[in-house]
Formats: sequence, C-alpha cells, structure tokens
Amino acid sequence: MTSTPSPRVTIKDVAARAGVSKGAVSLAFNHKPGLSEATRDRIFAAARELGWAPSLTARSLAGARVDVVGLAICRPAQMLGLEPFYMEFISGVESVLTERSCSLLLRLVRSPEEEAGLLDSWWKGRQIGGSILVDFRADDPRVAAAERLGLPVVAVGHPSLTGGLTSVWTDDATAVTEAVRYLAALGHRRIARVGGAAALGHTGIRTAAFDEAARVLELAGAWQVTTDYSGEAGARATRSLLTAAPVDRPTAIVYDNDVMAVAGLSVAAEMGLSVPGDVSLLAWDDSQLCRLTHPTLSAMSHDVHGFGADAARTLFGVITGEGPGSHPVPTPVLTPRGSTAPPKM
Amino acid sequence: MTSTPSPRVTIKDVAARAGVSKGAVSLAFNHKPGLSEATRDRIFAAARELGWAPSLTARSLAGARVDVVGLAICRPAQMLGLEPFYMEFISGVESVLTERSCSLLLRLVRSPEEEAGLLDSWWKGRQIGGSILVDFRADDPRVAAAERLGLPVVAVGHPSLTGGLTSVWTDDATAVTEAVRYLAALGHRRIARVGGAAALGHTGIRTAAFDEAARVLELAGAWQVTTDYSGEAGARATRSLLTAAPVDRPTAIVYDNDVMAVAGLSVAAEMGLSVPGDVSLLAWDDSQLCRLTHPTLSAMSHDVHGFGADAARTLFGVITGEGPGSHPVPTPVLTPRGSTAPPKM
DNA sequence: AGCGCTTTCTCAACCGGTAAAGTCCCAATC
DNA sequence: GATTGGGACTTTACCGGTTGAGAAAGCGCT
Repeated sequence: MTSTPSPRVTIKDVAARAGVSKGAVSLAFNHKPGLSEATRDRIFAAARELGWAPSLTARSLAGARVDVVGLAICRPAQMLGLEPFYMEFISGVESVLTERSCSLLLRLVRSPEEEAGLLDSWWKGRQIGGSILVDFRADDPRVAAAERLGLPVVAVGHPSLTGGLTSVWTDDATAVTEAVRYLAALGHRRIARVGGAAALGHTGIRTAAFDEAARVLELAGAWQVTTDYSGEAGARATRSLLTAAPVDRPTAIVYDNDVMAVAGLSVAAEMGLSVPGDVSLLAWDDSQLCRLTHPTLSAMSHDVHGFGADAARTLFGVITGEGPGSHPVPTPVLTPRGSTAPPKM
Repeated sequence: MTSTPSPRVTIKDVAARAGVSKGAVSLAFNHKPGLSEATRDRIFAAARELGWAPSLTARSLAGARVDVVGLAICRPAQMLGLEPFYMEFISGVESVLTERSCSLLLRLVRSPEEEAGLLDSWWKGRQIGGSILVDFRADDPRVAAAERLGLPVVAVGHPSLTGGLTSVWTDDATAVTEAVRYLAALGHRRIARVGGAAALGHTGIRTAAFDEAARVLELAGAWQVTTDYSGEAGARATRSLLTAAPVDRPTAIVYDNDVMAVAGLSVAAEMGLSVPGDVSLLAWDDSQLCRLTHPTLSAMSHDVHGFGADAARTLFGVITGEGPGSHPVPTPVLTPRGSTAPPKM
C-alpha cells in the first residue's frame, strides 16, 4: 500500500542528471538567454525524466513573482451556495488564471477588517502575488490596507468606493435607470425594488439611481427595501409589497439578483397573482436560473463569467505594470422574457 | 498616493528588536519549549510592534507543514455557477480551514488527468499540504497519482471508486432506494430518474440502485436518463419524459440535483401539468432553491455544508496521522414538501 | 571548588530556488 | 600578438524561515 515515500526531486538532481549547474537549470526553466539549444534540451529532458517541476514555494521565496492570486469573499456561508454570481465570477477568474498557470487562493471572511488582515498576512507571507477585492463598502478598510502594503490588487467596484485602487466595475446607476425606464415605458407607475445588502456600496449606488429615476419619471409609487440577498428575504419582501390593496401595490418589482426574483415569482404564484398579468418581475444578474422558471424571468443580464475574466486580466495588468487600468465593464442589458408586460390597467 | 514601498519586515528585524536570535523568534512563534516567559513576551511584543507575521512560504520551504489545502473541480465552468452544491461544499470546507488558519487553493480543471498533473505540481512545489478530491469516476487516475506522490488526500466518493484513499461519502444507493420506495408508497408505479453526468462514479451507483429498487418493487415503468446536471438538460429530459401519452408517462420523477428539478417544475407548468397532481417531482441536494419554488420541492436533503466540513476535518486527520479515517456521512433524508403526492389514479 | 544537569539561547547549516557577479574559451579586431 | 567582446556556464550570495548541535549560565550536590 505505502509506496515509496516520494524522494523529492529538486533542481539539484536535475542539474546533476543534465551535467550542469543549478543555475543553468534555472535559466532554462525561466526561458532566459545564455544557454545553448543543446544544453537547454538536455536540461528539459532530464527534468522530464525525473518528473521535476520547479517548486513555486522556493521560487517565490527567492524573490520571483508569486503565481497565486487571492480572493476573499465576505458573505454569510449559507448565502454563497445559492448565489450563482460568485461561482460564475470565480470560473471567469479561473479561466484567465489557468492560461497563466496561476492558482486562486480562496478564503471566506466575516468582515472587511478581517479581510484586510488576511491580505496583510498573505502578502507579507508571500503567499499571493496580488488579489481581487470584491463587495466594497463605504470607507472600506481594504483600500488603505492595499495601498499601505503596496499589494497589487484589482478592486471590483465603482471608483467612488475603491479609492485610488485600479478598479473594474459595472455601471449600476445606468443599469438601474434603464430597468426603471423600461418598466415605466411599459406603463408601470408603481414600481418597487428589492435591493441587496444595505452595507454594500453598489447597493447604495443602485438605491440612489432608483430614487433619481423615480423622481425624473414622476412615478406614482416607488418602494425600495434592502435584504440580505437570500431567497427567503426576497420572498418576505415580495410578500409584504404585494399584500397592499391592488390600487396601492406595485405593478412591477425589480430584484437585485435572480434568486430573489425566483422567490418573488413563487410568492406571486402562492398569492394567486399572475406574472406578468398582475405584477411584472425583473431579475438581476441573469444566471441560467432565469430561464428555468415559468414564466421565464426578464432580467438585467450581465456576463458575470466575462466580468471575472476581466478582473483577473486587469489584475495581471497591475502586477506587470502595464495593461488596461481602471475601466467599466459592459453595462448589464435588459433581456425581456416572460415576466414583464404592461400592467393590466 | 504611493506610500512607503513597504519595507518587508522579516524574522531578523523582529529578532533584532527583541534582542534575540532568529532561532529564538522561531521557537516562540511555533510554541516550542526552550524559552523563558519573559523572552517569549518580548518577542511577541516586538513582532506586534513591527507588524510581523512569519512567511508561510519560507516556513514551508524549510520543511514545516504547508497551511494550504488544494481543491480542484472538474466541471464545465458554466454549470458551476448554477450548481449550489459546490459553493456550499466549499463554504463547509472553509469553515474548518479558517479555524486552523488555512487557506484553500482552488482550481477548475477539465479532466481528472489534468487534475492529477496539477496535484503533482502542487505537491512537489510544496504549494499544498493536502488536497480534497471530488467527483470520482471509474478508474480515476487521481487515486494512483495521490498514492504515488504520498500526497495526503481525502477522497469524496464511495470507497468502490476511491481505491485505498481515505474517503468520505454519502450512501447514494440507500438514498436512491429510499426515494423510490417513498414514491412507490405514495402509489406511483411509473417512476423516472433524471440523473447526473454518466461519467461520474456516483451517478453509476445511483443508476444501479434505481434499477434494483425498480426491480424489487416491481414497478410498471422505470426510466433513467443521464444529463450534464444543467437546468437546460433537466428541462429537456423532463419534456421528453412527459410528452408520452398520459397512461404511459411517468407519474413521478426523481432528479439528481435541485436545479434540474426546478427546471422540471417549470416544464410541467409550461405543459399545463399540475405538480403534484399530474406528476410528482423529487429533487436532490436540497439547497434553498427547493423552498423558493411554487409548489415547494420535496427533496432528498443533505447537509452539504456539513459534508464539506467533514471532508476538511478528515483531511486534517490524514495529514496529522490521527483522526477518523474513511467513513460515510449521514445519508440524505427525504424531506417531503409540496411537489410530491399520490398519483391521480 | 568541582562536577553534572537543566534551562535558555545562539550558531550555522539547510530548504529549493533566483540572480548578480565571475570564469573560461574562442573568434574578431587593432 | 595582445586586447576586446561575447556566449555559455558556474559560483556564490541571498530569500526568510526551521532545526539540531552546541555554548553559557545558574543551581544543587558532594
């Protein structure tokens, strides 16, 4: 059962086998000039025969770059499972990391403060070469932490939240405005929004944009509530919005993610209201979920995978000192499906 | 803007500040005997003042254990976003890792072969101290790879799939049997199962168990199809099952995850069939999603978070050489909700 | 006082790489 | 023929810790 205890093969073994010095092996494996083709081949052959790959640990200790990118997520564990957003975002990040043989160091944290501390130890411990920061709040401690450390990061969030950090973000204000305009154009005058976590910066941006859009369009009714993004909370919020008398209740509801919209749909069904007959629902983030319900959910859709990939690419830009710098990603676009229609009267 | 470029503080600085040698600092930080209380305090004080934390990179190079656990996931990126399973599993893993100040190294791969190679380089590169292996297939190359490397791993999968590796698993056969028995007890005689990816080992186990249960219970009709776990595939499968003439089609369908069950629910609605009146649906994995639909979905429910935590704890057991060893986790239990009932006639 | 024993620390040799400086050899130039 | 200039490697000094082999100091005991 217990096979040979794996005698670790090191650069020295490879050097010996190829009949060269450690330095030569290092040069070969980093594709640096100063070696003849013949030697290079001999070294690679020796490495292949021995099944050797350079130890990233040692490499990073010796001052070279670190091939690991950090990502800390600060949300209650339970919610993470359901939110398709993160996994999709992560898979986008991964798609870029994989191209460059990098790995992702993931950690769930409970607060931005804890995350700031984590970044500190990750960076000082040379565990990561850079980090992706998500879910910004007002006065986020991570901005100062990253700057103080000189840690290369890309901040996923609007520049108004991310201080001077290189950022990628979605234009939430425009998207919210478009969502409200669309519903208003259908004829809705009483519109509600079931928002995400109040503490999150982009929730604030969306809330302000919704207010502004409601003012400009002179809506007869505009409600906003914040939740914790969970389906349960979305259901609760929907229930409370729809229990008002028909003339007072919203005829359209915008949700800040798709899980809450799905929950809202089922609440409408449970209350005997038809969608989109009695109430229109508009989701956000548009994962596959929106196409699996009946009726299908209209959504502000959004290439989350691409968003993650973009964030990762931008981070590499920061690390190498070139590349794009801060920029917005494409604004979510309205994808009408079966859950939105003009109000009945 | 550019603050001080963060002059890295090392063990030497701490040693100097505390007036001791590097070795002493090392002893203190590893809680090893041989230092007086006074010196110990002095060292910790110095470290605190300097904001120093030991470099895990250097530490692991020097032969100490590595505080990182690997996890590679081999599924198409797109599906990952929607499958609540993984994020919930990961959050369970994290909950245990966090207690021990460990991090998770995550990577999405395209094949078990690629994963085997990744484990090789992670381990040889001393990037991980152990790994969690999921989604076993028949003759999985990772079994041999882990054994050859002497890499501490915990395999998430039935022992029949994981070779001699320390494993944790759910008893899928029993769970499937229970699901079928339950539906049969309600009076269903024509039952279908929409399974997951055929290549996956546990899909095979469930398929065999379903066949066996159908045989034992002498069901009049038993269908099984395999899918890729996506909602789309679940919808397609459901559609094709339900288009048969009423007397020939299944009156109950079991799904291998909850996303496909949600999709199935919407297909039934779209076809004008009532759930559970015309057809009963039973989901698997029971994320929050099952409680957000209308009707709510009955499910074989399953503490996925706890499963992840258990896997992580077992891995630590393997690493330290003590702990539980291979064991099953609690079998999923049937949670009846609104989507299952006796068949109409 | 001399001897052995601890306890408390220091020293120096690694761990497995990287990178700057140094060595050698040979062709080209003055 | 001596000098210069590279190309092709090797040497050596780290990177930031750990670790085992001492060394110095304090203490009890004969």
